[in-house]
Amino acid sequence: MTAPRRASAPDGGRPVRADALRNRARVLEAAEAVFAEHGTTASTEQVARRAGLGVGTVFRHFPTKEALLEAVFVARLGRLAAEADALMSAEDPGAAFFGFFTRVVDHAATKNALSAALAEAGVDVRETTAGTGRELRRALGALLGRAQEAGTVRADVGLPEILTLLVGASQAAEHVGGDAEVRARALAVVFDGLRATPPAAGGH
Amino acid sequence: MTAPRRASAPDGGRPVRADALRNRARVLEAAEAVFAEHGTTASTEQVARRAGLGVGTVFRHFPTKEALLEAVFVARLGRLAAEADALMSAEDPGAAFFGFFTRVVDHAATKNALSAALAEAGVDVRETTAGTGRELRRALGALLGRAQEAGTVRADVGLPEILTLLVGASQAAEHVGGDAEVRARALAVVFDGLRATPPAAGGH
Amino acid sequence: MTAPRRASAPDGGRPVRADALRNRARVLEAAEAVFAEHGTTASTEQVARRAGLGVGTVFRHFPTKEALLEAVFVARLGRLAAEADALMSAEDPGAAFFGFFTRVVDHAATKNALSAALAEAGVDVRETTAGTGRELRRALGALLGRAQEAGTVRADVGLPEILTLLVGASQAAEHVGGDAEVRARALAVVFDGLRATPPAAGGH
Amino acid sequence: MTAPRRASAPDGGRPVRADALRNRARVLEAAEAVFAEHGTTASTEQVARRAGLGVGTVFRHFPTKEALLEAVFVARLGRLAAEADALMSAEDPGAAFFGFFTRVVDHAATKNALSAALAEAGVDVRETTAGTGRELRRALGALLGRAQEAGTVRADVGLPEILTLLVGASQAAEHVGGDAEVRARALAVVFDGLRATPPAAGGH
DNA sequence: GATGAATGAGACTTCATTCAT
DNA sequence: AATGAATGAAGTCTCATTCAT
Repeated sequence: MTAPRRASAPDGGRPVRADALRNRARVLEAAEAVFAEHGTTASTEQVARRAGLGVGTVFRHFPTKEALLEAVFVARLGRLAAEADALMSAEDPGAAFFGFFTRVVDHAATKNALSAALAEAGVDVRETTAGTGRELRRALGALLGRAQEAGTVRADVGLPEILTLLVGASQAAEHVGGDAEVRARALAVVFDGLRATPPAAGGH
Repeated sequence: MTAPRRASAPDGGRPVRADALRNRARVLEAAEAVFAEHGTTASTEQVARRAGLGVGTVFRHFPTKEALLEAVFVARLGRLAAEADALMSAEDPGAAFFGFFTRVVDHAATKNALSAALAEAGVDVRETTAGTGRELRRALGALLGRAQEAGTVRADVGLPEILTLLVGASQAAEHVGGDAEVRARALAVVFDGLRATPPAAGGH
Repeated sequence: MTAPRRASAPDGGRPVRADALRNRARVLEAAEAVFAEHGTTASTEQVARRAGLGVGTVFRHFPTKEALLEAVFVARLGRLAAEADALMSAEDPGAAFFGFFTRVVDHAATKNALSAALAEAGVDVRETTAGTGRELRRALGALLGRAQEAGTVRADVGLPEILTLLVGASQAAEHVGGDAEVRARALAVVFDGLRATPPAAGGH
Repeated sequence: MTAPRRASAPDGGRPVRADALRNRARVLEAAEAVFAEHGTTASTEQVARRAGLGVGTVFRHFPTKEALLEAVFVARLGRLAAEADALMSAEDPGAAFFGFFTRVVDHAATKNALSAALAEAGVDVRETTAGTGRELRRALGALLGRAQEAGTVRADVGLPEILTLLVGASQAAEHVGGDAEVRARALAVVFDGLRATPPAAGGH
């Protein structure tokens, strides 16, 4: 998604130099890595160094540090939305939903500032982020809907609650880090809370 | 708690000037407020201004910005531990446990950076924080134990999971902010997951 | 004037592409406009954009920003010299002289940085500017000479003083801007000072 | 005039450290010198170096480069106003007026960016400069008035024209620089234009 | 002990200039 | 020839920390 911005109309001509595109991607990748490792206060120079480029190049592609951060967020959100979309064709809706949830959280555990991105998705601070955030919410909503229809997830929770839980779980994973098993068990608790209680098995 | 460090034992001779103590407290208070409002990147000057003191004074009491942040965290953790302790004498152990959990999260929604403090408590990054972190874990553990004994909280979760959930819930509250009702419902999901399922009532 | 530098003599073989010439002119025009609007600190990119060309092209024609500025100055000076030349054939020498003076000043009030160009002309800082500066001085000198011969301008002022007055008037116009009437009255004072006092008409 | 800003009310207490005041003055002085020599685009670092202080100090006293420039302007304007005031008690009003004019221009010739300051005074761009600009205009107006009453300066010119002429003359002096004699003669022309023509000596 | 001025490293950003396409 | 992406020096400004008063 988010077609890499083309300097001029796709028809007009000049199809945006290939190396420029490559560098933009390199910057984004480096930024993700650096911000993940050192937090979002890491300097733009650090990002440039990691990308093997000059600072000027970074600023050419992202005119502001904020813009760079935003781009990192948007990229992540986009990837998540894509993953969610992919899972829509899975057999078991419940497994798909919980699997997505788990993947996100596990990912967050690798300290990737993912949670920050997610948090933004929930709040939609920036105009630019808005689109991708909406995208993710739509995809996640679909996943949730299917899992609820299938009777795996309780029907009385909405997308907002799910997003909140996802953000919380991700941030906990990112900040507490440490023990994968603890993380798994904590997540299991949340999942138990989300599961639809069987119709009380109507007694005989 | 958090015994105000005394510059020198009362025997030494220097009786620790009262105003110095008062200033230390003022700085701490100001720091909490400022960091809550503007994040931990707020400048030390800002803290000093809020405290009505000079920067020099702030640095006399906390030789480093990091030290100041740590002190803020420690203070928070101490207060939480105290609250937990107070709840130990409550009638209903389950209500006490869930009540504490709720209070913490609600607080986090308001007072920025609480979650960071909590996260540190879970991980025990700093030597200094360790003590107070332990304190909080002990108190929370006791609360949990009572609630489990009373059959309100499922027996198969341990303190680490609870801490993880608490951190996650707090950070979600802090970052998603916004809607209090959504927050409440998300928390309810977590609580449902934590509750001990009644012994299946009934099978014949 | 300002013979568009030809990359190589027409004999050499390379016939100097017409579009290159056109581009050079476009750059110059854009530079004048941009520097007039935003001062000489405007970026070369801005000039390129205004010219509808790439920065590279700008630098191909003017290897340095300084060279570009110089070219702009030279162009202005050249135009002024041409105007002065044209006025040589005017009927009334005095009106021609004062008219030229007025035109220059009025122009300066609008078109920023003219005064800078004039100042340079007076001082002949750059080698390159020298030629055109000389040109202007010659033309202005001729105008002055005629006006003095005609008895309109006092005989005891030389070209240097006139240039100084012209520069001053232009810069004042450019920097004080504002009120056209004030400008006119101030200029009138200068003109009064320049006028030859009638031979005291007098008594014998 | 312009009492050196006191950090707190003059009564309150702490009378503003003496060295701070000294440093502020040093910065101002250095700024004047540096901007005069290298133009207003000279870097703040250069100013700091000249003042023998750290950049931080410069920025502490003048939070912005613009503020620094403004302060330099204001200082100059203030000095000029003071000079004009001093000349009010001179015997010969005409000599006082023309003397002031000459002094200003001669001063400007030492490339001091004075003309820029003057130009601002005429236009009153900034709020802060406004006060001092007004001051200067008042003082100059008084000088002019006296010279007109004394019959030395023609009655039909107003303060605005005088200011314009002063700015122009200063800028010409600053930019054309060079020959002091030329400058003097050019100024003489302006003065001739300003002088009241004797009542035409009605002689019959 | 308290104060706040001084310091200078470092952050973000711009821009003249070079160079691969 | 033209283009515009890349470069990095340099500029403005902030801020943790030190130190004279």
